[in-house]
Amino acid sequence: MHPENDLQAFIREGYLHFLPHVSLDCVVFGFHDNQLKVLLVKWKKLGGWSLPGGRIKRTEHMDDAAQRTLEERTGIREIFLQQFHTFGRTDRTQNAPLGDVADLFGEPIGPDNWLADRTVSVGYYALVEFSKVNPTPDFFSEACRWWDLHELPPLLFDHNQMVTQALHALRAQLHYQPIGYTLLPETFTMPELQALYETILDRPLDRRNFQKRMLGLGYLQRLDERRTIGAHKSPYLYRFDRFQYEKALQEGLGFGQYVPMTSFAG
Amino acid sequence: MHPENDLQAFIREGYLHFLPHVSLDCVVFGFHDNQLKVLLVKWKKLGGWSLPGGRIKRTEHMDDAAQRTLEERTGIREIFLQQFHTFGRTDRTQNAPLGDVADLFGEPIGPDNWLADRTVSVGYYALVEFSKVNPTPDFFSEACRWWDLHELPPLLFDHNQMVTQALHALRAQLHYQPIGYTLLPETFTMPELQALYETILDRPLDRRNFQKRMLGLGYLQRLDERRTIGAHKSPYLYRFDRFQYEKALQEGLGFGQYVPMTSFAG
DNA sequence: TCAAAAGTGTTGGTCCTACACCCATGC
DNA sequence: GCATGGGTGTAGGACCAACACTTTTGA
Repeated sequence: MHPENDLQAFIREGYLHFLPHVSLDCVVFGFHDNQLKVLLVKWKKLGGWSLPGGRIKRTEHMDDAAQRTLEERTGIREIFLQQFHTFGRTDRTQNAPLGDVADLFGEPIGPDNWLADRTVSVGYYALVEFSKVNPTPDFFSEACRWWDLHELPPLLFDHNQMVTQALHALRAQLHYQPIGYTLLPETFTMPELQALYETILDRPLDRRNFQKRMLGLGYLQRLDERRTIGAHKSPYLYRFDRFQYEKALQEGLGFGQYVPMTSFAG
Repeated sequence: MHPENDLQAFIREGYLHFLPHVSLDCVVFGFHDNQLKVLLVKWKKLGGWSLPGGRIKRTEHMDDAAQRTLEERTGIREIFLQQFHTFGRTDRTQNAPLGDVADLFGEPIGPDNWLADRTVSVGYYALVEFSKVNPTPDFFSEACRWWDLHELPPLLFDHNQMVTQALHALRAQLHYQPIGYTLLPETFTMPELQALYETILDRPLDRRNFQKRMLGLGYLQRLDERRTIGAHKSPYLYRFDRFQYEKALQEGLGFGQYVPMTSFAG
């Protein structure tokens, strides 16, 4: 995005090409080892972790800026992205006084630098297939990696709050949209899908009710294969059937209208 | 907010006190004559109607800016406000080329003016009691008045889309929160409440099921009075019981968890 | 006395919840 | 063969949807 020689220009006069006072931050969810993961970056100078974020080019749609940012951090295109809240408190960055950093990447920066100025940030959450992600730091960060959702460190800015709200938004959406599939590989077993739901909702679900519900929605396609797992019975593989899903949507069935799906309590 | 002599200063150098590139717009809903109303302002120079909106002071929380803006347009304090979406397309203002207006309020303005610059706008919707509102134009507008939701004119910028999305957000919230009461006077009858729900959801509901549902939630207090209406049986008056509502919330009952309330279809 | 609106209860269907047994597999 | 996990069906309860008659009131 900013080749080395462009970095200092970006810090010094990036506001010519990017909108100042507005940024976006992404809560990227992945699912691995039966845990929800969140992608974080570690800042070079500030030394703390934050969500991957970015700025909006002056000629670029905001949603495209979010896609671009995430493509840079993950290597994935066409990411499932949902805007969930915009954060506009005056004190949201007091956690990490960028303006007090005398020297950012060899470039002097002060409280008057456009990057240190007050910024309203638009929060997106993203659902990605864990194994497809290739975490990549940007110029401001020395590291980029997955963290377990329940073991996040204290984050810079108001990013801990962002994660919390993103999780709430994700849970709410889960009841109305078949978003779980974007977190899984193309084929998956019913127990895997259930584990994902249990992790997101953070409570156990009943196997039988869960399966009835999922199959009842009518757009899970059972394949003829089974997955061989250790010393146990092999579960069937399923695939999300996008065609049947569109069809179900049009018939007003499935999600969209009703479908509370608050509980397959177990 | 901007006394006459301050107006030109605001246009010329308002960016010193307000954040450029960010604005907020409010979809203010009222309920009157069994119709949902939306508050609009008419621009002096552009000549078209838009949502009431505003800018964020550099020292002000964004949510406070929304409250302040609406207080200026309605005279009401402590308005029920919900942020619902942030609009960031590059073409969202091409509808109304502010920068092409050679002269705005006696002050020359060009494409380089901060007000004409690209702006991301945070959308809020507000629910107010119709009769308490005193519509008040600001310096940019020559009129401020209610419009019937179903008879809105083509609006400036992307504001028609904002209204549509606000309405969707309102409908979704209606299923989970007792927001109807903020649109009604303190006391109201069951048929009035039902009319409000029918208007928001845009479909008829069954009286008996509706009443059962509303009373079942447990925080509607029936008063000993009835309202005398024309040549018909007098309906009871009700009041929203905030205390019982809080209690119901804590017990996990009522809204919050389940309560789909998608249909009392009639 | 009539028209228009409000108050009220019951029944059937659907969906959610709870729960138990058999099957497959590798050690 | 046994431990572990996967596959499946049924019965009870809660909630939603459908529906009809009586009461009140002013014209």
